[in-house]
Amino acid sequence: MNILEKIANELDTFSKSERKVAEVIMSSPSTVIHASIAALAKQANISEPTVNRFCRRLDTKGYPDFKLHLAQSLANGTPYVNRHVDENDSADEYTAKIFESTMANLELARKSLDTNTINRSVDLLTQANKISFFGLGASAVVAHDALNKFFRFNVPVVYFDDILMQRMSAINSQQGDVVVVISHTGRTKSLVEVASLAKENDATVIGITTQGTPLAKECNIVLSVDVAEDTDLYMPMSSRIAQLALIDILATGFTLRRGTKFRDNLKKVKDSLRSSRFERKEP
Amino acid sequence: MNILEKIANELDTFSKSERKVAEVIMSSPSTVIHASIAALAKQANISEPTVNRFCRRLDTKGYPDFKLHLAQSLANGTPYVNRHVDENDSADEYTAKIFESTMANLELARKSLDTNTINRSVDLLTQANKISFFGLGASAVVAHDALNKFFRFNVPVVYFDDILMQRMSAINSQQGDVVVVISHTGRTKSLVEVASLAKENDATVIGITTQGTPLAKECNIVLSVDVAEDTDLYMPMSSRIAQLALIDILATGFTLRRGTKFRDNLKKVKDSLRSSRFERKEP
DNA sequence: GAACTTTTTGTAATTTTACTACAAAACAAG
DNA sequence: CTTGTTTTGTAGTAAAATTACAAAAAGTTC
Repeated sequence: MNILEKIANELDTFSKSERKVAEVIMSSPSTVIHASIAALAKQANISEPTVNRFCRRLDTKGYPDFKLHLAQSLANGTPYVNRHVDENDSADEYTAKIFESTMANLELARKSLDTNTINRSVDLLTQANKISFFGLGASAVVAHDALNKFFRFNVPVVYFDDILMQRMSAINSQQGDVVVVISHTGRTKSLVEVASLAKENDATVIGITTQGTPLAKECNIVLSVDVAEDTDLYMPMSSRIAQLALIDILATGFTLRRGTKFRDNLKKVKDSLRSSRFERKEP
Repeated sequence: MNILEKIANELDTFSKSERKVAEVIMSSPSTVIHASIAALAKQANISEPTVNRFCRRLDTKGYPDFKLHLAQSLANGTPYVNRHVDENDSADEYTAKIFESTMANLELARKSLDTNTINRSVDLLTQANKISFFGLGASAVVAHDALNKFFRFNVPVVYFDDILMQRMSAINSQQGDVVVVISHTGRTKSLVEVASLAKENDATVIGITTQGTPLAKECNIVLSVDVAEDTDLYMPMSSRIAQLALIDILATGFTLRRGTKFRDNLKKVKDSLRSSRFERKEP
């Protein structure tokens, strides 16, 4: 656990002198990691043993050990954060920011994903007679990608990004079918209707959406992927990439569940593409 | 810079005894950060001053300072690495691995992207009379996504994932048009032909592909995104996500280049979607 | 508010740790 | 084998951290 956060948390359990130490540390932690116990004591206007006691209170072995923890906290203190692109950013800058934000959001998504739900979803998908992926707009891209993945498994799978086709398909669904409905906002009316139709017709509905939305209410299982609000550029960016990662996970779970011999299918599909490609010159 | 990498790099410039120290450190760095100089010297079967000299050679002030650096390296020293999914992985495990790999590859992609090329591409895109995105298979998804983004800019943009349409579109292209051809392998015959056709008809061809491939040779500009080879599951995974990040970057560059007033367009598009959505209850 | 207890803090001594200066060993070249 | 150079270690020194104890401050109780 990050020791700087810990100091901030336990600030009110400290005594007067200890708080002085805490303040000096928090005001410039990067200086402290290079300072001796004497230097820090002097800066905080307290005695050396007080610093030592302070360190022990934070479950470290002593001052050197404390410095080690502090150094580590500083090192991973600025991981990936959502950084908004600015009006005057250079190509260098906005490129860096977009990567940073994407990774920050993947980090977030990973934390928010519930593996039990994933497991159940994989269960359902492997047992499905037919799998459908529905999405609109940016989520259509995700559904499209899902089709690409699942199609390789040699299972009946369809994808529609057209409201009418989605409705028709939903109406024709039946027990044993799995319908995956993708929508980050979970508020797209026609998709919510599609989910509801599919459910009425006894299909199992898996929603890749945000918890607590109208769409989520219509689903049998909700795979929720948390990401930070999309930026002010009015475009879905990170949500989409997190959803794609989720598709990768479901597809991977699917292949693992189906066992080794099944994986030959994948190889076949891949090999079938060979003739459409220019050979790579092996060195 | 990561000090563990530094040690590995400079391994051959070390003397015999220094190498012993290096080996002990590399074999269990997490132990070393808690060890005294005496303990480390004993473990490596050399004297204390040798350890000290070793630290100085690595541009640290001495042993304690070295430990600090080491601690920091360890904190963010195991960043994201490509981890292959294993036969017997649990949902927890393969989920973690897929996120890790995705992030590792984004990290890689970020490093390999050349911002000058991005800048030039954005230039061309902003000046284009018409923009086309072509891809097949997994890359079709990326092209599809690009359409979604650029369509919002109110510029003539098309996307095809059908060979015939791609060919026809390429043949009909002319000077001032920009054709973006997407293929990770850069070896898909029909796509290479499409690129070549577009070029013959004086369109500017931007390739989102790997450097040195047949497709790359047909392009005016190559935006190359390095990612590790896709896993043994025979599915394109990371390459696709890196390409999507690139699309985000191009789209962002585009809006920035077009200036503030243009951004109203985006808002309009977003607002136009409102009526198709369930209202969010504001608290 | 005095007398006592408990907690907090500091002083001084001690121990541990890291570093320096110098000398011995190992190595290389002639 | 000798000379010069580099590498390594020994022993002493300096610095840093910790301990033990005592003084001071803060709380309690009557």
